[in-house]
Amino acid sequence: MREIMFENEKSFIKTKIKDYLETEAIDDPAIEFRQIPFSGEWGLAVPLFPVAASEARSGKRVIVPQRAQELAEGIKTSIGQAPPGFSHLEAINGYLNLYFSNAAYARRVVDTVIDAGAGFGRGTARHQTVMVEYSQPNTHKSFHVGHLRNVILGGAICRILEFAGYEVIRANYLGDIGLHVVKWMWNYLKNHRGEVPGENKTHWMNEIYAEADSLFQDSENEAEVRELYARWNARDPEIVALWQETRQWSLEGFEQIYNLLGESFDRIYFESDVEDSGIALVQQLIDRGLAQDERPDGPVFIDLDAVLGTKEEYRVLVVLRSDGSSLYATKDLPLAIQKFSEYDLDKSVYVIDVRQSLYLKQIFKTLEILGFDWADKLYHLPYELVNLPGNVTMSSREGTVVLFDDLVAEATQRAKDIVEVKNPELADSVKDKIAEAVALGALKYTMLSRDNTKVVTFDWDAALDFNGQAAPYIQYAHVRAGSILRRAGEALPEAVDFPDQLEKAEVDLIELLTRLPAEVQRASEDFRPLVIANLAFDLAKAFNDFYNTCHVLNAEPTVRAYRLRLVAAAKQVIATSLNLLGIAAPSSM
RNA sequence: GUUCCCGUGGCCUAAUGGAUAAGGCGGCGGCCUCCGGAGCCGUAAAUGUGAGUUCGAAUCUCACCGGGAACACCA
Repeated sequence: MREIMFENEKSFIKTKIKDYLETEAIDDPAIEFRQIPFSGEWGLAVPLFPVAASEARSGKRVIVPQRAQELAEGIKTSIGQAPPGFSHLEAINGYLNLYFSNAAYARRVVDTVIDAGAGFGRGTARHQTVMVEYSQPNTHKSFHVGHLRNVILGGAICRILEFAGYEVIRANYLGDIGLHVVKWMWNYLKNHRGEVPGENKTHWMNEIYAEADSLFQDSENEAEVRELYARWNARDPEIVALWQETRQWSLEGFEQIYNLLGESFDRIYFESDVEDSGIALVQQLIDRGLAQDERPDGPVFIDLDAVLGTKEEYRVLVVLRSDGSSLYATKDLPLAIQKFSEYDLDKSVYVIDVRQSLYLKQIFKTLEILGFDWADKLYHLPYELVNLPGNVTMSSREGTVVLFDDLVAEATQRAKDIVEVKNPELADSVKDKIAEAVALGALKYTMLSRDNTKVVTFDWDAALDFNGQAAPYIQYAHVRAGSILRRAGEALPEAVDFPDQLEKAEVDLIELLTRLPAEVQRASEDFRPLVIANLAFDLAKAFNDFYNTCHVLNAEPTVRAYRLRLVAAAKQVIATSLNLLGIAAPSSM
């Protein structure tokens, strides 16, 4: 917003600075605007270090920091009186600081936010389409905390991209075929025939899978599973029908989870849909001499390093097993092609954990070699794993996974207990809704408030801690703001002037409101929801500070009026930033 | 062996190459005649090591140390 709102002032200042520097025989100086770090007043900072440094480089004997300060002072003197819209100037530490007139700035910010409402911070339409593929669960299996990071990250990325001005297509790619599915069906036929899932479908599906997995250790059982696999491969109608029915249960289970998380998809792809086209594509690769076929003694593979003349960089990509059955690579190649044939994409993002970086690099490179001109639009967004304390990887085989529904149930129960204490008079259904908003918000914030490249160590206590830098803290600030507005018992006052003398807490809060538009852009460019997570917390903290030091309802009428507007603006920006993270902003809790 | 990621107070996490490295948790000490205490205030405590680039480095480069990951038929 600062960029949008102060272009005139900036260009005016720039001209003034250039005029002065010309008298110092400096042409075409590098002038940039930064933020003034110390809170209390708003303004623009112009560092003179780059100018002084370029003088030094051109041979002039100057000590850069001293010279920067000298230039800052010189400019200050030459400008003289503060230009319109500014209150005063300052030359310090090699910076020229230009402070805005507080009253005008504050009013401009608050009015802008209130007028724009939920649209405040939205970027202008870019007319570019981005597909984001995320979640990618396997049917017939569990949904655990590791999957959760992917969904939450992918969902937040989509919201941020949309808000930043992109057209977003949410894609999901489900692993609905393979050994794990056959194992599941084998166990079902042998030990659970006729059973149907209960309330929690994913949980039930996983129980049968986990049992199958442990029974599979027995070689006799393994032989039976292989036998069933053969029937599947021969498309035995009975098995195909069972597959369709049981897959549907999984899909319904995932739908339950996505509904709870507030996620939905525009396009769902299945592995089973791209397997045949993938095998056909492999044949083309062989025919073109790109892939080497060693069947039946070896697999079909592409020696990328040999093709590209690189060394130990792209390695070897196996595209078909020696028995002719498909692999991930068999299917990811046609899937990418299908995506671009269905949509006119400017970018295709894969939200997949960091361990698959080389694999995706190989896939993207292979598509480039095949001559698809959109290959440079493929982008892998890697994220680190969720581990258990002691850097233990979650493994369903070793029973160390934290299941999604167990986690949500525990978090919701704890939130409910607190609501019971805080708001015993609320209706039970309302309490449940609040508990869910708080619990899911806390889990989401934990995942989003660290960089994608950092390992998350899952710890029950930390995940369920509702204090400190966590979603409930932010939601609470939102509740407090809403509470003030509600108790004001009147419509929000029309735009009013702000005083020149503002409390520090007011200044800091207003300052943070202005950051949303730029932070949305930064978060979208870098695919980093963390930026928004931090802003949301900073806003909540600033609001709480304001709340404690500046009374609204019992202030004198003119103060009350502008503060009510400030509260409304703050509430709006907090809600928007929470929404971008997929976190609910309740009105009471 | 090749490549990638991560090393910031006791623990967790921030910081477009810019001013005094910012928060949270946990310690310790305070705050409910006042808009909701899931809150607020105070307090001690940190950039793995060594070079380099730069006016300026937590940030960029290189080496080393420590942790994690990937590297032909798992997904």
